[in-house]
Amino acid sequence: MAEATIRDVARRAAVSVASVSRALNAPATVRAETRDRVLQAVADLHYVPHAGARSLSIRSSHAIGVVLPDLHGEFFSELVRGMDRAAGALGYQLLLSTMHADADLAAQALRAMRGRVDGLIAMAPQLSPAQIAQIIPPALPAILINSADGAGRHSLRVDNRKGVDRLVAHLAEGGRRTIVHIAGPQGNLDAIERAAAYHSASERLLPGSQLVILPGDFSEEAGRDAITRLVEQRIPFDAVFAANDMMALGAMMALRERGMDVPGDIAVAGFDDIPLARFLDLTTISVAMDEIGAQAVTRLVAELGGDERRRDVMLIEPTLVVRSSTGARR
Amino acid sequence: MAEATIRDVARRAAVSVASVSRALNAPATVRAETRDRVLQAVADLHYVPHAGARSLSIRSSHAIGVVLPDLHGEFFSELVRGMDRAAGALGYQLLLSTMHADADLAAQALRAMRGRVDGLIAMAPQLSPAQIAQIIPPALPAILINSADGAGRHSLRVDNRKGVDRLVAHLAEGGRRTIVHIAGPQGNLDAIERAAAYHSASERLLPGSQLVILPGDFSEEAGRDAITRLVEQRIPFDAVFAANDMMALGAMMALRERGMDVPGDIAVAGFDDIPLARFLDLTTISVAMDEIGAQAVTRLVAELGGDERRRDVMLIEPTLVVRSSTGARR
DNA sequence: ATCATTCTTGTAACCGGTTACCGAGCCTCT
DNA sequence: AGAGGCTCGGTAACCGGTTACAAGAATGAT
Repeated sequence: MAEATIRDVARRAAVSVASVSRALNAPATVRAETRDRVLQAVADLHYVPHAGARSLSIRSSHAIGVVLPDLHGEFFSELVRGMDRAAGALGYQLLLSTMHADADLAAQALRAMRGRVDGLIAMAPQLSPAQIAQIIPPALPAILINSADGAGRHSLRVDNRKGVDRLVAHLAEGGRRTIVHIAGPQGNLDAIERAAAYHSASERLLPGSQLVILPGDFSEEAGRDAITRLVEQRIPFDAVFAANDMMALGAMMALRERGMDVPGDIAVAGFDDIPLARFLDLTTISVAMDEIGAQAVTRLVAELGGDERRRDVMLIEPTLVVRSSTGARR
Repeated sequence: MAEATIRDVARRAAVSVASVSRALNAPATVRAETRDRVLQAVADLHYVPHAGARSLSIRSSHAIGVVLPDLHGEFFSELVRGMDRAAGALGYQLLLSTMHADADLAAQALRAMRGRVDGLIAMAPQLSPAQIAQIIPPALPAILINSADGAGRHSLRVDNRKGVDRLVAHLAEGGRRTIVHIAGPQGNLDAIERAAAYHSASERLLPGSQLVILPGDFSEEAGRDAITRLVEQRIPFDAVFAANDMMALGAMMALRERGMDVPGDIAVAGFDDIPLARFLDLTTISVAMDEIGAQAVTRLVAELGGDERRRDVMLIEPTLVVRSSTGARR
């Protein structure tokens, strides 16, 4: 037995399909008695409108495409949770697709969304503005998260600079003089911004101190490697700022394994405030991912609702979370 | 300028819409020259087929609805990652919706999926079989994850019993004699199964030992509270098995704060193997969530593809991960 | 009672695809 | 030359809704 359609309902209620449609979508426009007959038929047949057909007809799906990179744990779930919360409240659905590194596959995933979604939320910290502009259909309303801007799109970004400024200030106040930075993967926008912010904040707040930037890839292993390299090259330092928490934790463990005290000898700080950071007492910069997700949806829906498209970048301020890994030096 | 439709393409290529459709979906059925003309027009107009219209026509959306509870971090993301991987490989899309506790809202979310998805993957450890049967349209192919079975649905479940058996055996081998259990929320299927498995494994492997089950709700706080209660009531024990890792960690910290040594005095173990567990060296039971997600999608697609519906329950075996929190006793 | 106005409803076109069916053109065989 | 078989491509119905338009019914005004 196939699902009931609007025509089945119309037949059973002995009215036209138009009346059924009206009874359901604009109850005020039909006579009470007609409405009741329709609703009764709907109940009898367990009729549920076919969302696909409806959106074809009204040219709007009330769905939002979400394209995310291969994010890790908490990050991903918080972001999606925030989106889901906002989407649910606004009556929108989320069509999710994670974007694999390959730009072709990404384009493919996007094509599959044509005609299914009213707008797009994309996070692509590894794509250039040009690539983004090329992949996202120009006619499709979209909001970018933490992506290179340009592409004339509205976007939401973490204010990396502000976060790093606060962190460096905190380290400097704690008496640290030589902060080394473990960077994130090349080409990653956040990584680039954090490194740049480290650079300028250090110069400003610790004039004359040596700047050291070590390569990394956001993995715990990279954090350990960075420490190995620093020690082998006998580079002096009293603080480590890693571009994300996992590397900071790797660095922290490597330091302790080598007998150095954190924070006694070396202060360590990361970025992201993953749940682990709290447990391992790592000072870090916290970003409310769920807020970002919710904001993205809210803004996109506003844009869909007719708000003329705003092509500005909205910066989300992160907060500094001080824990014992940047405590008193010895 | 609106997006190009198939009729625009047909006009430009000077063929009928039927030929355009054929050229794109069954290239072998049109003459090479026609096909080339069509493809050229497609390229010229940047035509992308309207997925919504297509699925209405072929009565299949190649999309899967995913309904999940408010899961935490790693859990959620791993599950979704696995689904996404499998879905991508099979050419399906995921329509995601998290289900809030309220059953009415859940039903609402499901109605919104009618006509948008070919099948459903639902995880609802807090709903009864009856509720599930009531909410999910009987005609819709569905796979349940960690849900009470019955409802005659195909389902995937973590083999809680096997995991707990292995853990209790490990604790017994380590010389522990009195294991207390901190349970999960009432009504939660996993929590119930784990408690039951704890019960039977303890009786079998540690005959005569006292069984103690403390209430909990999967939160770190609940783990701490349980320890407080045990100490206040002067209940003797030498091992704690919590129904999930967060509670185990809470218990572990509470124990240490009270000056008890883990594992010297008390062994502590959890369930789930969240990333924190590795860092805090917690023995636990690991479940490959991504595998479950991928399996769920794969099976659902098989069912959609005509495999007659199998209404059995597939148990996923978890593995015991031994770390130092259950090391040698003193 | 008549006419204008407002309500209510049905008919049919449309959203953007797919596909059953049919006819035209071409080849081959008798 | 005519019949039969293939291949190719167009026409039009259909998927399940929405809605412009028009017509009929009901209401109010005069």
